[in-house]
Amino acid sequence: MRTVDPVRYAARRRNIVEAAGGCFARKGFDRTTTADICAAAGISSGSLFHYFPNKRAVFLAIFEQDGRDNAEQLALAVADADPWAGLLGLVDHLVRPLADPDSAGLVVELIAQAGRDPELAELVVRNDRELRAGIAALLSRAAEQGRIDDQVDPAQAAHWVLGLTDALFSRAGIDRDFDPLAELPTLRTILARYLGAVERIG
Amino acid sequence: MRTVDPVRYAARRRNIVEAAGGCFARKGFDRTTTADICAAAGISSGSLFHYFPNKRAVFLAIFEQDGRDNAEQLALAVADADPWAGLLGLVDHLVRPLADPDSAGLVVELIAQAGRDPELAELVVRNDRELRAGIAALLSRAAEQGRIDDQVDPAQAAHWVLGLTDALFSRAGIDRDFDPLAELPTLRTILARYLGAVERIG
DNA sequence: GTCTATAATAAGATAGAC
DNA sequence: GTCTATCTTATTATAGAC
Repeated sequence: MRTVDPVRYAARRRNIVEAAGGCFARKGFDRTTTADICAAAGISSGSLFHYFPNKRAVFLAIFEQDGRDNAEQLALAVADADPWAGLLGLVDHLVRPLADPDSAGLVVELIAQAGRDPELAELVVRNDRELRAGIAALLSRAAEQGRIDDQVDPAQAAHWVLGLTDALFSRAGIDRDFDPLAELPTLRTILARYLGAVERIG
Repeated sequence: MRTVDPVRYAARRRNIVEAAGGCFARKGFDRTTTADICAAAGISSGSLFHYFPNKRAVFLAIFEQDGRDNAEQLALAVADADPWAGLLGLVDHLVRPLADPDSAGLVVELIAQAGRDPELAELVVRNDRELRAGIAALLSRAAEQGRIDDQVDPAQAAHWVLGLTDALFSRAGIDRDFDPLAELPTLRTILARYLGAVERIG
């Protein structure tokens, strides 16, 4: 007779992951103690280590969920009949976390940690590579349809599409007066002018 | 009779700061131990704390030097008779650290730490604000001379000039196969197209 | 001014009761 | 499955000899 309710188990886990996300965003991975996470999640140390083998696993769990979300949104964008609309929709999705003021800090922390943790780096690079492949495919289709300048290399431009979204996270992380979502129209303008998107010209 | 040679003292300090920079870039601030710094600089714990009051002061010292370099290069750029050339020269200077593979990691670490350390944040924000003010002035002059689109808001565009350089650091931090300096010409192209720089059109 | 030795503290993870 | 209590280890910073 099993007493484990998998739904309850998953909910408890998610609760821990969310509480930990806030801690990591505010204090960083290394300065967040397991005691901080326990306090935020309203559980004891013993319980935390019942759900996760160590602190790092809690951090990883945040971005595993994120990777699944991204893959889903990427598939939607690539399936869009209009590749340019698909691209803009994807960009919107990628910058959405910026609505939460903690998120810029969490992304900066992710990149910082990924620089020293090969497993985390693998997670980040895989996600990045998938996004770039999808974006490059969208750009190729847009070029075929004459919607953007066909002189632009899709693979290289995909780097810059993500680079521009990175810039929003970075600027938001540096300057608390910078409103990243208010800059989204400008991001679209830069993208359109860089890629020679047809909307601008005619 | 003073036995302290200020030149020797400054050299020893700089040696520690440089050794520490490498450690911080590779392991991050929190995972770098004072013992790591001592080993890298070839000194003992007692000596380290003779030159710096604590670990954080070593980290700060790196970026104080950096801030002075930036201010100097900014003055040069603003003094340039050709504002567009001044801007491009400044951008070149800002991305120069990317020639050293450690530097992307160090910048990411700086931004991550600045999110939790008000004094460090103040240093970063002040430097950022000065750069943006200088860049906005260059853009205004370029617009007056008809070198760029005068519909672009200089203060806002200054954010994006720095955002594009941020993007190079961020991409280099995420993907070790990404060669940031090879992307510098593309950065200039994006900038020129975004700002409607005249070179492109005629 | 540089060293060795160590004090003081904090943190991750575990044991074992309930 | 959750808790309290605690073990173990690591780290910053200082004391004091040379």
